[in-house]
Amino acid sequence: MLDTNLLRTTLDDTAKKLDARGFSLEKKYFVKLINERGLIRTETQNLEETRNKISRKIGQLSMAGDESGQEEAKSLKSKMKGLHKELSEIKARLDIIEHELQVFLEQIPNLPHSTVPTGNENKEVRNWEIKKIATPLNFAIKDHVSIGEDLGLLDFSTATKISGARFSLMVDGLARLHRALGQFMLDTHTQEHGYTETYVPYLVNADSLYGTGQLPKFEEDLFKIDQKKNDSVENKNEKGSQEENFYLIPTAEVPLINTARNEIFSLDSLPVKLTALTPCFRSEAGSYGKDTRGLIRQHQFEKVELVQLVHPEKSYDALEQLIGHAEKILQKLELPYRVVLLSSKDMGFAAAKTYDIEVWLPAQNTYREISSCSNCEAFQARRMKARFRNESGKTELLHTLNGSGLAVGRCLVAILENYQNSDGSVSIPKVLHPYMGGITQLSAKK
RNA sequence: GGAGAGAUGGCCGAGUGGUCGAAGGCGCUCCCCUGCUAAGGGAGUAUAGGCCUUAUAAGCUUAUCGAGGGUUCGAAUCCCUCUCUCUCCGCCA
Repeated sequence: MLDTNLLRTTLDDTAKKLDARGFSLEKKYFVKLINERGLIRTETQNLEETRNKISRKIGQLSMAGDESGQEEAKSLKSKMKGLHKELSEIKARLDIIEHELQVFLEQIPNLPHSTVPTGNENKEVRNWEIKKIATPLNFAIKDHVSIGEDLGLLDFSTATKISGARFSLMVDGLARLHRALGQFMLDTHTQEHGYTETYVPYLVNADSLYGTGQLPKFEEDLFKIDQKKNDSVENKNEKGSQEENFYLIPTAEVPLINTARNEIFSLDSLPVKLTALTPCFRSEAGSYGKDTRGLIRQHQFEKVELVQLVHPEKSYDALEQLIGHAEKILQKLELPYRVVLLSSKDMGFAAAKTYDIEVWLPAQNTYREISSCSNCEAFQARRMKARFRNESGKTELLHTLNGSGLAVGRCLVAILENYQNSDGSVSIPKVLHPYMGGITQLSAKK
């Protein structure tokens, strides 16, 4: 959510920035709402003030207990009737307008940072291709699906039987490699990059998703669990049956960032750096036909998430560090990648600036996204009232950052394809050997 | 799932219809006193808004005592619904 003060004072400029994101701001509507709210709010508060004063007077009079006082109290009470009517009417109007303003504000995306390229041309900022250049694959390259299936370690048809499309089943060495990857990433981030390992809920409430910006705009991307309470009673008590909704997390960013919701951090507790390895669930509505083959786009996948809650002045330094932490994983795995600065049209809703890391997939002869690291500035913090006490003791909104470090499933794809051998086997990257219990190569399952 | 008890400021805890945003204590901050292994005294110490102001401070003011609704001239206090926490029983990884 954007700062209403900023919107008000720099409306044209803000609208222009939003334009770069492909979002057109209804300026007139906003001005109308904000002015109307101001007037009605002042009026409401004046009425409330009058009400409170009269009430206090009545209290004093009835405490005093003398007769003329009682008379006066009576007349004051009758006077209150009209005031009440007026107040309830104006409060109803205020509720409506505040709701309209809220709805208006919560669908506006974040403003792009000044360094973000305008338009839809992403910009490569660096690449790391040592292995790609040093050891080219001089044989018929297979994609990860063929590699996995030929080895008997990857089984989509059984996964389809169990669940449906966009699910996968891995067995034996591949399942272990998958587990090893997650452990390796977590260990690296906790031991070398200073993140605190966190175990989080995979089901979250609507407030949390609102805080990070998935709701209300992107509900169709989420898996929702409707839980009817008192279902068995079957409307015996109508008031008692109430819905409680959970959503499956689309990323650990949601629970991790929401640890800060409605909190005020002390200055010396910053930065907060959290990491978690979790499954992520995405409905992938509207992505029919895209990436239908393989592990690239699944309803369920594992991801190690990195989150930082930082002082606003340090958030862009933190972003550079964060992307470095994610890159480190690929470097250790010796997987070729490049870093791309997303353009204004390509960024996510809550982000002010985003770097994607794209890993080299030889079978597709292209780079594919494996990590996305964003600085959301105060956009999420404002939605969820995540604050800290600044140098002068005042509360101020935090800046929030998140990034994948990395998507485990896609990383597995990259290893299968980049580490494949001409005989169909797959070598295990050296850093993972300690996690593989002596296995250094994936071969056909007996 | 059954039975009961609760939810108040950073923490503990008082407050059952009026001047209560809220006693007292702890903690914390600042000041003073004292000057050795400590203690004492004073002041301050929720959040988000609005008005005023060039702006800050001050001042005035609105909302918030788990959440929402209701009763009332007036609600932390009474009523209803929900959420959460705790205790006991049952069940369970």
